[in-house]
Amino acid sequence: MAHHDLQTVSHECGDCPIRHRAVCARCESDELQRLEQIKYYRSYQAGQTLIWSGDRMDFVASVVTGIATLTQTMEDGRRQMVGLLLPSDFVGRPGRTTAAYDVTATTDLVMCCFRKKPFEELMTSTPHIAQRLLEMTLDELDAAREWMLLLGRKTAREKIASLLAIIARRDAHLKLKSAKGSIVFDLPLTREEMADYLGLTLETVSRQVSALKRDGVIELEGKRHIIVRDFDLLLEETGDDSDGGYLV
Amino acid sequence: MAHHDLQTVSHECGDCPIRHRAVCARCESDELQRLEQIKYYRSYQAGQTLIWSGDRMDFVASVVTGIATLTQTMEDGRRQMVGLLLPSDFVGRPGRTTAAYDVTATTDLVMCCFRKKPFEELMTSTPHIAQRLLEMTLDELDAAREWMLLLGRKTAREKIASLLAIIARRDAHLKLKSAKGSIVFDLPLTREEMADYLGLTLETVSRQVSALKRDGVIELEGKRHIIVRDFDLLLEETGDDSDGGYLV
DNA sequence: ATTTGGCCTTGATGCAGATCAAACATTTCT
DNA sequence: AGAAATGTTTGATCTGCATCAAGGCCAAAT
Repeated sequence: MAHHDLQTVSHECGDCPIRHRAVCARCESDELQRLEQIKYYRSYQAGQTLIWSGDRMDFVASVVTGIATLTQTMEDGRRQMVGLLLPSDFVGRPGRTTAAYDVTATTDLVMCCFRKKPFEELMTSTPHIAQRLLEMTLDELDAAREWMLLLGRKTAREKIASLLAIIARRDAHLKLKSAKGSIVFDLPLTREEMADYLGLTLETVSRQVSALKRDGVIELEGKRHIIVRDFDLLLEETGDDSDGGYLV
Repeated sequence: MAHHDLQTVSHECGDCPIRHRAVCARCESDELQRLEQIKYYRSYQAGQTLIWSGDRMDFVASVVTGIATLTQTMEDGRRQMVGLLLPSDFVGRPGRTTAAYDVTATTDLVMCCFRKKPFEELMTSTPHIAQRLLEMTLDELDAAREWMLLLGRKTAREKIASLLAIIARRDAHLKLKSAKGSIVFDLPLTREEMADYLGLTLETVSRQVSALKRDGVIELEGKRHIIVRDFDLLLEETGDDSDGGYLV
């Protein structure tokens, strides 16, 4: 199943789809040139695990296209997903040699990689990279803390609604639509992956998705295609503050 | 109950107890001088909430002494603690105007504050501050993700054991002892605060603490004073990998 | 010295979600 | 076309933790 052939692709930073959101977002053209010299692309197939927790990590990378996950696994097999990586998200930690989590491709995936050593050197000399990385890390920390509330205090139904709302919002963002009224999107995760993200079992996920469908909050077409007629209705099910409080 | 009198203290950075761990850790003496010019101290009483979620935040700060917590609250009152702030930890987010969480002092607390505007300016001009902040934020992100595993997948007993192990370890670190063999420490949190941190009810916390005591994993003296005769025994109860895998 | 209030423990009961089990749907392989 | 693999749904039952309720401990207030 796990083919180990990695395609290598080549691109210009200029027409890179994540140019304005990734670690390189703030770079001036000279900084970008130096990054361009050390970057290389890698492709992975859906289902492939790119990095195992504990592995030596000699590169850092940005997700260009596709979706990856960060998961932690306990000795007895209990699993918790601790991050969902979308295009422009950053993988790896400058200053650390060992991976702390498994990184798995849930869809076909293209990554823009940098060998760690040169990247770290670049980071100390070009402040715009470090600046952007700090910003992105702070955002991730906020997201992780929001997820802590979900894991610790939300009901199964609220958890599902929250996940759907997040995916819907990101999808709308990618399509440059606003997350209002009627939204249609595909779930990039299996029921089991959803369960691992939400701290539930796959059976409970399945039941709660069915319940939301039965109650008219969502519609299903096949297993993965979701139709949300009224986004506000979905938001009411998340348990979050209704006053649309969006920070940023 | 909530007295609103804030004492203002004055110190030299040179003999500051968190000099080598806080955001200023990497600063050269000239950078430190500039920080010293804009800093001011504030004291808070145990139980006081320093910042309410949604408040305008016009300063950032380091915890100098004492312990504070970050908590999120849902409309119906469900609460989840999303961070425990110990001496040297940083509060606030450069580049954001509004607080995302309630910040509460659980013990008497002294903070070293910087008005946000000057601090942000200092950050762009002195790379060592931004560097250190990135490092600290990455550490916090790791901690948050470890907590996600705890919240999503651990049993009540494992949660309690994990919390005790973390507090024991930090306490040993502060006292410059190694976290091995026999350890003695005081819980800085009430049962309710522990519950808010662990995603449990206070009754379950109480029961599981009693159970660990009954099973000889810990001993209690009063409600808050904990004696761990065999730290490894406690670690076995946390559900974590036994191979003492410590990153960093 | 008694009362008050904060904090903690313990018991009885209930329920949300886990676990166990079976069958169905869809895609891929032969 | 049939078989096998993968992902999903649904049902029956179990259980860990929540909830509800009562009482204990101790320091501070009266």
